[in-house]
Amino acid sequence: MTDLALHLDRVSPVPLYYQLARALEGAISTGTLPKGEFLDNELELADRWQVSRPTVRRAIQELVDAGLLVRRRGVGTQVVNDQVRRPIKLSSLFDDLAAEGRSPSTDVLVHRRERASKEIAQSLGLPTGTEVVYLERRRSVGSIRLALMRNWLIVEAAGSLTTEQLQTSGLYALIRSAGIRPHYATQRIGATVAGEIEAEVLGVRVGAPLVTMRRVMQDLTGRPVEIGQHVYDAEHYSVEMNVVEN
Amino acid sequence: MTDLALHLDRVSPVPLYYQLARALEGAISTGTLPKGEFLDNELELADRWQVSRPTVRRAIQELVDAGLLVRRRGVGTQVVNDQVRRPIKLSSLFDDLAAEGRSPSTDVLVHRRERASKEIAQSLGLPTGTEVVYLERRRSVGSIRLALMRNWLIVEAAGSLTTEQLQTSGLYALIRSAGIRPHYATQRIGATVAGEIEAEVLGVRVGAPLVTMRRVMQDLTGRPVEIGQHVYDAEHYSVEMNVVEN
DNA sequence: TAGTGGTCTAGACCACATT
DNA sequence: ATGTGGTCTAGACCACTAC
Repeated sequence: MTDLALHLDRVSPVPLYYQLARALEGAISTGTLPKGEFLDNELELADRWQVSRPTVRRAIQELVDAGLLVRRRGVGTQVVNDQVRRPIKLSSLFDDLAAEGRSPSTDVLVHRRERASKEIAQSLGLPTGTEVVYLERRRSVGSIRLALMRNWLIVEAAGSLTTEQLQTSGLYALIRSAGIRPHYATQRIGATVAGEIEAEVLGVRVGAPLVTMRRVMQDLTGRPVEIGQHVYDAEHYSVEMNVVEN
Repeated sequence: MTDLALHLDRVSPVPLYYQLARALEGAISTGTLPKGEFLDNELELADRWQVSRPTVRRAIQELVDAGLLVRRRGVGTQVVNDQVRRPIKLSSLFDDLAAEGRSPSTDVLVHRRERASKEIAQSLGLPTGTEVVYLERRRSVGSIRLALMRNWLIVEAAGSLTTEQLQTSGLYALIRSAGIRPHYATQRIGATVAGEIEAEVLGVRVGAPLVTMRRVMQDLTGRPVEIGQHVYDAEHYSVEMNVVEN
C-alpha cells in the first residue's frame, strides 16, 4: 500500500477520523489507492498515522458505509471496484439542481394561508381546520418546466415567508432559517399521467407520464412540519438512489 | 427514566451493543420509553448497565441512525416523537411482498442465454457479445398483475438457475445461494406509460401509468452482477423510502 | 499457526447548551 | 458553573480466514 500523503491537523476542530476519511476518499477517487487494492491492517495504519486504532476504524467505517471500502474479518480491507455515486440525502430538487450547476427558477403560483382539510391535518398531526400555509410552485430549469409542487406547512415553519423569498431560495433552506431543523422524511414515489391542469402548467400533453412524490417531513422532535405532493415531468426527471448492504 | 428490564447475556456471541440497541428499540416501541422522553446521560447508563461508555454510545448511535433517537450535545438524548418505518434496504419486490404476508407468484416468460448488447455489456463491465442470462418475468399478487421484470445477469450468478427455481424464489435469494453476496445497488426510478406489450402482460390499458425502475447491482468486490429494468403498474405499486438527516 | 477485523474496557479532555 | 454528548487514547481478548 502506498504511503498516502497525510497531513493531519491535530489543532483543527475538524475531527481526526473525519480528516482521515476525507484523505482516504481522496486517495481512492484519484487512484492513489487503486480499485481492488488492500489497505494495510488497522494496527499498522494506526501506527503509521500516529492515531489510535478506534480512530482509524471510525474513518474506515465511514467509507464502508458509503460503499467505497469492504471489510472482511480475517481477510482485510479492500477498495471496492467501482466508483460510488452520492448517497441519498434529505435535500430538495432545488438543491440538487443548484449542485449540478444548472440554474433553476421558481414560479410561485399560489401562496396563501388556508384551513387544513381532514387529510392534511391528520398528516401534520393538527386538528382539522387549523391554519396552515399552502404553496403551489412550478420549478423550471432554463426553458424546461420540470415540476409542479404542492406543499402544506405548519405556520411556525412558513408563516413569515414572503413570495419573493420562495422565488429565490429552496423551501428547506427557508425552513431552516425559520429555526426548524428537518430531520426525518418519509416519501413515496409513484407514477401517474398528466391531467389538464398538470399538462397546462408543465407544458406537456394530456396523458404524458409524470413521476409523483408524496412526502411528510418531520423535525428533530418528530413533529410533522411539511407535506409535499409533487409531480415531475418524467421526460426530464427521475430519482436515483444508492443502497448499501453490509 | 424508567429502569428498563435489561438482561444482558455476556456469554452470548451477540454483541453487547446489539443487545442494548434491541432492548432500547423494544422499550421505545412498547412505550416503556415514551416519545419525547430523555434518556439518562451516557455515563449513568454505562454505570447502570455495567458496560463501558463506548458500548452505550454504539447502541444509541444505531437508533439515532434509524431515526428513533435524537442526540444534542449539551442537552441529551431524546426519543423522537414518531414511529419510524422500515429503512430502505437492498431487497426485492418478492421479499417485500412475502414480508407483508401476501403471496406473490412469478411467471417466467423468457429464460435464456444470449449475447450482451453494447449497453448491457457496458453496464456489466463485460466485453460486448459476452454470454449473459436474460430473464423476463411477471410478478403477480393474487389476481393482480404487478410487474414486468427484465433482468440480465452474469453467467456466474445465474448460469445454473432453473426456470422452476425462478418461479418459487426471489432472484436475490437465488443469487446468494450461488455464492454471490449482493452489496451495492444504484437504482433510478421514473415513470412511463404502458405500450402494447406492457398493457398485454400487465392487463392494463395502453397509456396507463407505470413506475419504471432501472438497477445495477454489484457484489462485495464491486463487480456488476445484475441489471434490472422493471415496470410496475402504478395503480398497485409505489416506492417508499425514509431519509434521516443527522 | 499467523494475521485480520470485531468487540470491549476505563479512562481522558474538549465543545457546546443550559442555568 | 454545570452537565451533556463528541472525540480520542492505549490497551485487551476474541472470532474468523487463510495457509
